[in-house]
Amino acid sequence: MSIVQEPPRFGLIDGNTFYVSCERMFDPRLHGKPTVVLGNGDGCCIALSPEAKALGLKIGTPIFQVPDAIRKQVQVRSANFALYGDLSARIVSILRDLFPRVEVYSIDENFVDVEGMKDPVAICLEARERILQWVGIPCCVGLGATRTLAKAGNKLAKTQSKRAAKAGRLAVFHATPENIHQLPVEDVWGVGRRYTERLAQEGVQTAADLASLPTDSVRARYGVVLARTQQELRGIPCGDLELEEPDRKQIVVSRMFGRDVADPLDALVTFATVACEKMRGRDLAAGALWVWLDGNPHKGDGFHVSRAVPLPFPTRDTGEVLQAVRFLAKSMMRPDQRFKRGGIGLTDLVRSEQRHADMFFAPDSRRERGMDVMDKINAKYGRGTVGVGTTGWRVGGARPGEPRRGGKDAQWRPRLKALSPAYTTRWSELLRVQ
DNA sequence: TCTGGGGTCCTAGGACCC
DNA sequence: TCTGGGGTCCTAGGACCC
Repeated sequence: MSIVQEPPRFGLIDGNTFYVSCERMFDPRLHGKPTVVLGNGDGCCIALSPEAKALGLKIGTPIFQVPDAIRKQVQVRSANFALYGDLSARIVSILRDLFPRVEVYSIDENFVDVEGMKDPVAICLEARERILQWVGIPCCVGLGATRTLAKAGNKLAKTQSKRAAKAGRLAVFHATPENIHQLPVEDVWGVGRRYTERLAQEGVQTAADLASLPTDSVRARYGVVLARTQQELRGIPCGDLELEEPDRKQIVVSRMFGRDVADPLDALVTFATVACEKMRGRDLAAGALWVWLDGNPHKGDGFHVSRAVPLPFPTRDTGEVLQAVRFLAKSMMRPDQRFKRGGIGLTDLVRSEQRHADMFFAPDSRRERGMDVMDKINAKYGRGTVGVGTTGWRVGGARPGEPRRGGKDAQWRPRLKALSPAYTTRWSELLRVQ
């Protein structure tokens, strides 16, 4: 086995239980208390504080399945992605000041370039300190010669930081091919539940076990993706930082409905409107779209229907998309059926300016300018201020005290009972200091 | 009562062409 | 009549990520 020993080239800095930390940032009463953030419609737990984990709660558990005795001990919040996204952007700007290159990997994780730095650990600790002081989010740092090792280091920093906090040590870990025997293989980036099961049958338990398998057999049995992961565990880089976010290939908006509905048209139209806004925000146009609807498997009705349609010319016009969505949805609905979930996808996305008009098809420039005006108004006064002949708007559901627009057609809307205010993104909800 | 949402990449197999 | 290799494109399904 070839092992390459290198100084760290990459760092991975991520926020500890990020959504919970964001909620705590604005509501210090939550500190030290078991805290849970719930996903859409207050359904499943999507983030847990360590205290909540200690009570036995798991990511993905529906909150209603949690026994009352435990639920009473837990502070519950509805996910507030506007708030989390805003704090995330502040963290990124701190990192850009300290590192020559930053890859925004997810809302709570950033890779940084530490190649050639004299003391990468010190710089990473400085970053951690600034983020804690200026944004209020605690972070852990992993270092490694490859991105996979940096991820591994981050995991190990997390598991060690509990003990380290007591011992006064700090939440940084430099992972090398020699010290990753401490990391269970399921915690390796790129190894999910399926691979973990199959690897266990081969006696592979740790990251080091995976690294020591013959590469050819990993390649043959698991494919190129895991073979690359294995190379990276040995310190051989298979990828660099991605500094530019690549253009999306598709944009999907889907939701579980608040209850089973017979007529999901209003929901699908709303999803499509949101998808179009997102698409225009990225200067893209859709060459095709699809729509799907699911029954309720928990009621023994687990069907799935979907239909797709290409568009004659890539469009960024909400009206045109809605027309297609209505047509497809109506062709899929049956009088006796109830739907639990639905979604729409805009696909075959191209950059708006790369569309080429031909003799028969060209964008309607007047309508397209109208779309841009609409987006500007909605950005300024809130989503749904103006729209293309539809009803209710906030996809996540009404905030407490806010009227539920859309009337009886809006039964699909999930309710949010415990949404924290949009402290940083709405003037009316700014935190007040007495 | 109530069960997350949004992405990417790879592979295998079928259809089709030369 | 019988039988070929190689290329492309598309789709569905499987695996992963946060």
